[in-house]
Amino acid sequence: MSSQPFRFRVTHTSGHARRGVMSTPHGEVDTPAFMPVGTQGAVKGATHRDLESLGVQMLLSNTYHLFLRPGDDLIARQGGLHRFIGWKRPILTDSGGYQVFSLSARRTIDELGVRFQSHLDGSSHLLTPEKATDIQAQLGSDIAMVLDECLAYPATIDAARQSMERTLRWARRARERMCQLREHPVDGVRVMNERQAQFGIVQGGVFPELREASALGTVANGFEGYAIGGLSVGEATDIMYEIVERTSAFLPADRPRYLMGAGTPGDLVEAVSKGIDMFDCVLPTRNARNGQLFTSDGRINIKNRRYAEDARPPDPQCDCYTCLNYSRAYLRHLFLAGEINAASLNTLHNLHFYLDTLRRIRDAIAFQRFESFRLAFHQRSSRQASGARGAPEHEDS
RNA sequence: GGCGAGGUAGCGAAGCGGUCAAACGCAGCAGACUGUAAAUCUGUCGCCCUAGCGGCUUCGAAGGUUCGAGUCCUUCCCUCGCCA
Repeated sequence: MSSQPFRFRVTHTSGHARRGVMSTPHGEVDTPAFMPVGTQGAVKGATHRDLESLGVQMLLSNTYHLFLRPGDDLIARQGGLHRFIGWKRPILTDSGGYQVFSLSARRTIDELGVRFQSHLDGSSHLLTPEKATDIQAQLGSDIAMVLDECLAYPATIDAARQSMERTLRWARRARERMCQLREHPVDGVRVMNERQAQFGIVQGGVFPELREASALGTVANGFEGYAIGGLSVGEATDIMYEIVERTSAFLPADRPRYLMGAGTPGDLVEAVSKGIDMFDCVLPTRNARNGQLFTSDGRINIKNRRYAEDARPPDPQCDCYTCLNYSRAYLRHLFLAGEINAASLNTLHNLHFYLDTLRRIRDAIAFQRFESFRLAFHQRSSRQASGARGAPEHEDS
């Protein structure tokens, strides 16, 4: 570990879109970047070797899940998360804030923090802003997220305000804890990455005025980067885009902006146009395991009968390992037969598609052509939506 | 040849007189999935349509009993066990 400090610098802009480089203790990340989700220290269906060959520069992992199993103490004893899982490049850890949303039936929340009833064995665990910070210190990720409350949609403006304000108070506590950890040893906490950065998270539901207040309040803590949370939780796409735009505007230009949990390829393009630098999303990996492939001609469901004798690769324009070697017919067969290779080959392809989309985005920004890239991308999407996607067996273009 | 068990939708399997076109599982067909309790979940799954507590034809075959039969009776056909 070179113990390089965290740094971010924008190298190109094209409209509001930015291209840049984020330096972390475990290496550099070109932005806009996409981080595959490896909740439990593994990206489902892909080995680290796969990820490296795809050009993945940063992984996302999860505080709540690793805390419950195998435990952050164990991981610290194993030398930290990077060494434990055998991944040498940067890692960002989410705080457990998303589990406040996804496991809402199993938790209670108050000013102190979130009490979870473990989904593994039912045991009770209190996750506070300080605790989430400590756990991530022991994991030694390159970027730690503050504990926030990912609010469910829809929510009233009053509920959204209360939730947002609490998240703001939690952010201050998490920041104070982080400063404490950086300055001197704290009892029982092993800091596995001296240069760990910490990102704040903006909340506020779908209300622009709350988002603004949240952004300003979060920025006041002086985090190394800022995330927009609480989106793509069920709201309409255009609302999400509007909130991203109106939140991004209040985040400092010299810090990375991270849109948490998004999204579809189209969401990424749109968010980049509003100044977003980082993404993570389970769609490419989860949908791969469920038989849905992202291609330059739209999404295809590989289990559909229409692909039974389709000898073409999933995406004729793709040069990933899967597309270079296998047909839709074979991948369909593997999926229906329940072969585990179906999951990994599909995952490989989807991740390649995402990574490649981000590469093209970065190139377009570097060449000052992002806006035309974006228009072409959406034109293609609307063409798919109007039907081209329905009859792939006849399109030979 | 004797005794016994059984034949139900593509397959397996419930049902034992009345909302049974028939539970359930699998297979099939389609859909969803956005900081992962997800290799998960949902719908559909005899035929027809104006898609409805709609019409039609079903539960090995043929007769019969009954207001009413997948369910009871008779005969036949066929499977599978055990004994000759």
